Amino acid sequence: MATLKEIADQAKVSIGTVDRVIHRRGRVATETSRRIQKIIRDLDYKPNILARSLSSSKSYLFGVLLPLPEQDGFYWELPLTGIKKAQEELEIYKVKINYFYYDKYSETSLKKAFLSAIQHSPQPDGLLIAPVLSQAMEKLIHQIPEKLPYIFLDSYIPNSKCSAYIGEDSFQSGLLSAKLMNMLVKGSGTVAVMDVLPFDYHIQDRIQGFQSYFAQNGKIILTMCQVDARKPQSFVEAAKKVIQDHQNLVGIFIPTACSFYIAEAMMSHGSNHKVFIIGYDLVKQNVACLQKGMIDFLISQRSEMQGYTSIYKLYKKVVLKESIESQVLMPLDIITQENLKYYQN
Amino acid sequence: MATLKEIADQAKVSIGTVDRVIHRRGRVATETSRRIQKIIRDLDYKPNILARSLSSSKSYLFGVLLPLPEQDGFYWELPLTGIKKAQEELEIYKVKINYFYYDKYSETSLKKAFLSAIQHSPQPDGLLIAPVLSQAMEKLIHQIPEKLPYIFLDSYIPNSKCSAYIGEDSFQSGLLSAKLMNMLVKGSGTVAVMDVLPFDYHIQDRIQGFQSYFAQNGKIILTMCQVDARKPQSFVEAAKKVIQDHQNLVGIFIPTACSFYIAEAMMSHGSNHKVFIIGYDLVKQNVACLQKGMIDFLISQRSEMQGYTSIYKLYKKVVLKESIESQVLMPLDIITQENLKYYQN
DNA sequence: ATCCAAAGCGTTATCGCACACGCACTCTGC
DNA sequence: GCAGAGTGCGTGTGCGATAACGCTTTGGAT
Repeated sequence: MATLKEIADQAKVSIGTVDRVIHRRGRVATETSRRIQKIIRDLDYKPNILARSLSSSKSYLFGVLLPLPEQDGFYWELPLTGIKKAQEELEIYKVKINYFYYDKYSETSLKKAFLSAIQHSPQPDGLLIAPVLSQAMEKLIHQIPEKLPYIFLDSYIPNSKCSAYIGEDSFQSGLLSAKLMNMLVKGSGTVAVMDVLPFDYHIQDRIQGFQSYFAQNGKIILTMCQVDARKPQSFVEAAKKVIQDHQNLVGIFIPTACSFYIAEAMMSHGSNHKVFIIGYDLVKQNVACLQKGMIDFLISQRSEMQGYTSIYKLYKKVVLKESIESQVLMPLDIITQENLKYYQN
Repeated sequence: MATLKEIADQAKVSIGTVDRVIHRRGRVATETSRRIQKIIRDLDYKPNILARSLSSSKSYLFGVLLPLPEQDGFYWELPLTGIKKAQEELEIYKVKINYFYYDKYSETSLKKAFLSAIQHSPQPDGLLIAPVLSQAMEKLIHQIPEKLPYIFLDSYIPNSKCSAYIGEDSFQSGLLSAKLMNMLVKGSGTVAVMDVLPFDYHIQDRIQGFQSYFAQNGKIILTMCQVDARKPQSFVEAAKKVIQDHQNLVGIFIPTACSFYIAEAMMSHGSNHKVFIIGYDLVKQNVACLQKGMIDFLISQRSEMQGYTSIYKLYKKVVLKESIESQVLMPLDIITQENLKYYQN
């Protein structure tokens, strides 16, 4: 590992000069600069991060814009846990994080949180955004200063200038769910698909993935139901209705973390034969339902790791100034009673 | 974050004295020592790792004892990848790694590698061992010096003084496979279980897990076959035989990374109806079979992450001198065509 | 001829920690 | 009473990088 001093010695200049070349702080003759740059390349110099952050007085600030943690059945606690873990680890590198939460059912709330985030003083050096209210977010996104990098978590806005998207491939996760459902119900019968309102691109992609699997394969009949994530009662009613309307109901697919509402409704108003349920995300209530056999499969998108990874990517881009992949797709974990415990915490 | 200097100031001593207290290097009056220790606790002092490893000239050496990477269908390349990734990240902390590979079918080879590892000069500060040849390893393990911590990877030796085991819950993974198999074959027919030789506790646990599931549930008939991991031909013969002997063969369970041998044999000498195959681990050939639909499920034990985690745990114990959990069980990932790509690399 | 700004470069304090060294003082044994 | 060992403590240097600061040397304006 070459050090600044070695480079300086070899180029017969002082450390200060080498440092100025590296940081493009000017005040170095073009010729000298070129000579030093060559040596840097030749020796494959990599700055020592330890020494750098020990020495540097610079600290970094990231803004995190998330829905209220308790929304979506406390789903947002999961990425938040990952974010906080990364924050702890990066504390010694002088990375700080400000949190801004919004009500995902209120455009006003989003707007307010968004503005607080970008107008915060001191200015943040990077943003992490979960653009759940995608349409509302779309209108705001251009207000982000040119030089302020931002990363999308969980879902994203097409055609934005984000530095990266960390999340799942929603369509594919729907497809995966469909395959599992097909296995569970042994290839025939009616399967209900819960279209969870309010509208969300993310959810729609999952549903489309699910549908597209059955478009090719088979004898399964799909029926769509609408439920409202804000009204637990709507899940109960939907469950009741779909059982009444379809005697040969064999499965239900719920493409959000609200799966447990349906599972619980099925317990109390359930049909007399087994109806398989596939849901999403390892929120507490879903986990409980899975353990009791009320849910058969949960698809998990490594929510914690999404948060953790996002912060690390920001760190990599902003602090280390390295380039990052424009997209990181998390594995789609298939969770059952048998492997659940290894995914918790 | 308190620093040495702050503690020194508050205790009205010099940094050197505080340092001697922290490192128990003596030459400090009991009274002074107590006073300083109290302040350390009060201020919740945590040494700055950056400064520490920048300053310290001490370097650390870990020994890694693994089967030859190409064995078990190149399985051992997977944890090795994770180990090397951790190695890169820890290089700045002056962590070095020596590798010792052994032929998992030769006790002599293991012995030789083992001795090279523990007698290496300079002495290693920690060992990472994959004790695949468990019985042979059991005889050697007591030769590890009292003060040399070691961690088991992949499998372990019961009643040893290892600092930790990083791997999977083998029994549970068998159970999980059985559940999936049961789903695939729709609850009836004959399922073949490949007992892969030579003997290995790990594999036996998976088989027992698999069997125990069907002991309670159902109409599935299990039949055992023996194959020899060293002889690909034995897989072909076993496949042929099991098809002949069982007209209603519906599934095959192979509890090792050699799954692809069976899958390939089934392609060429296969039955005329679908036989579902569940195998283990994301080695190249298995991945290829999964993609082609020749294998239906692969169970993956996060092999890369096992390697990565192991080295980090050693680092945590040896370098940071923190305590570590005695057991880290990796998630049992269920891999299908639909989610495969998110698990690769 | 004088002055001054800017260019080009070197020097140095600092970050927090580790550790060798050295000074002053106490205790022990002969 | 004095050498030598041991105790209790402070000082100083180095790890590698950062960045403020200051010192020369130019060249152009006055």
